[in-house]
Amino acid sequence: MIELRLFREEKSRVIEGLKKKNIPNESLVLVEKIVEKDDERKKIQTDLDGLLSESKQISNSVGSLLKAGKIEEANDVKSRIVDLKNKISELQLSLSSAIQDLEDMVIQLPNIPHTSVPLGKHAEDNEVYKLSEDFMPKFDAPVLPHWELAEKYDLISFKDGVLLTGSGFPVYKGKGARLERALVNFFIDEAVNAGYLEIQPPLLVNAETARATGQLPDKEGQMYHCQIDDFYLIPTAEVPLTNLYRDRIIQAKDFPIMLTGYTPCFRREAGSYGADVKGLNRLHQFDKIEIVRIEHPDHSYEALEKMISHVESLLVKLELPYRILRLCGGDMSFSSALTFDFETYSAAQERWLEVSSVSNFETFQTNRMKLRFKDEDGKSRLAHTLNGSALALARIVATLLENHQTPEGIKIPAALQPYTGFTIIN
RNA sequence: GGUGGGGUGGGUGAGUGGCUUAAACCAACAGUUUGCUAAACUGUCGUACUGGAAACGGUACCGGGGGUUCGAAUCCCCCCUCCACCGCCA
Repeated sequence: MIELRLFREEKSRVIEGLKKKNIPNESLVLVEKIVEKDDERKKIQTDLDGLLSESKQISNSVGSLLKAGKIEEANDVKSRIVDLKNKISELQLSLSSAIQDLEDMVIQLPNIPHTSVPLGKHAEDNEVYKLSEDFMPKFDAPVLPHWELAEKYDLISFKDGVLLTGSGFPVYKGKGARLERALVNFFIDEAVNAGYLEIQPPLLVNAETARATGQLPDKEGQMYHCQIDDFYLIPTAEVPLTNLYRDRIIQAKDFPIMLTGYTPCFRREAGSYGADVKGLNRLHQFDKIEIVRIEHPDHSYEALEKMISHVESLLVKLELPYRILRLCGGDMSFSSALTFDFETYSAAQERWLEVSSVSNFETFQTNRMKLRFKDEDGKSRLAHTLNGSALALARIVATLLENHQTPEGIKIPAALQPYTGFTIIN
């Protein structure tokens, strides 16, 4: 949620930012409405506090009267207080409805993009921030897509997944399973070596947790829901990791907070179809190593740079071609202020696949989850949150198989060999 | 799942309807004293909303949510959670 104070203090920046995110014009009028509603809320609050103060005093006087034995006077006062009580409960109702109205409006607005975010509406408008073709493969013979390689070497069975659950739930077998496990361990080790604290969180979270990081209410339909217990399967480790600090006030010296976690991620992906969901391209369950940082507002963009270098180093060690995109206003997620997407080139599919997304949310998440810190003056301020995938497994497996295929088999990059225990899949 | 006992500012912990404006102690911070450390003394010491230029005020919050009452940390109901025992179990 955008901080309420920004609607007053930096209204033009808010409006410009929202325009950059291409929100519909009818939503822009919300900015004015929010300020008006907030004025209304303040007025009610003040009036209510006055009445409460009055009623408190009167109640205390009843106590004194009774003590003094003046029963009739006490009863008299009691009867006079009824009117006041009615007014109070009336105001309490309008206060809570004003607060609700206000939140309903603010929650509809996306985060304000960083000044460096390019204008644009679609994926085509994203800026190519960096292109690395050092490991772009050259093939003489025709190349196989990963789903055919997976079958050829008996690494992954999509059919068995359908048998057990349904489409989008692949079964990894033999060296395929080992490769998956090797990548998980490799990515965790790399993150831990970079200073991140390894966390193993629950895979099911309650509704409050899902709300704090913004999955609810916007993405309700994208999560699997266990209705009996009202738990949600996590769509990313970001949800439990960031929520570890929900509703906390930390000390400035505790920055930076750096967390990493490996979890399976569960996504319903309602509405996806075609080439997008072929093979490992888009799954209902996939493994991902997430990195999360909680930062001082003055240093969050430096932190973003560090996260980008970290993800980049992983792709280099895996000897994959990649590019980094700076997402345009229209393609960014709802809650992000600045996002860089990482894509690796799929040699057989001849297209780029997104394998990581690194974002700074500034105070958008911390405002909702009340994650604050004490600044130098002892005041509490909202911290900044950032997160990124480092990395998402399934598509990495897809491009590893495709890009490193040779007539002899699939070569394992040197950095990964200590983890797989083999150097080639044949 | 069953029964019983708990949940109070950073920590310990008092508080069974109105001298509570949540005591006291510890920790922390600032100052005084001091060659340094320590000690002693003094002060500060929660969060949020809100009035005010400021000084300084008001309100809410004792696990969460409802209720009773003029008045609730305190009484009643529901839920969460921790502990102990029982049952079940990798």
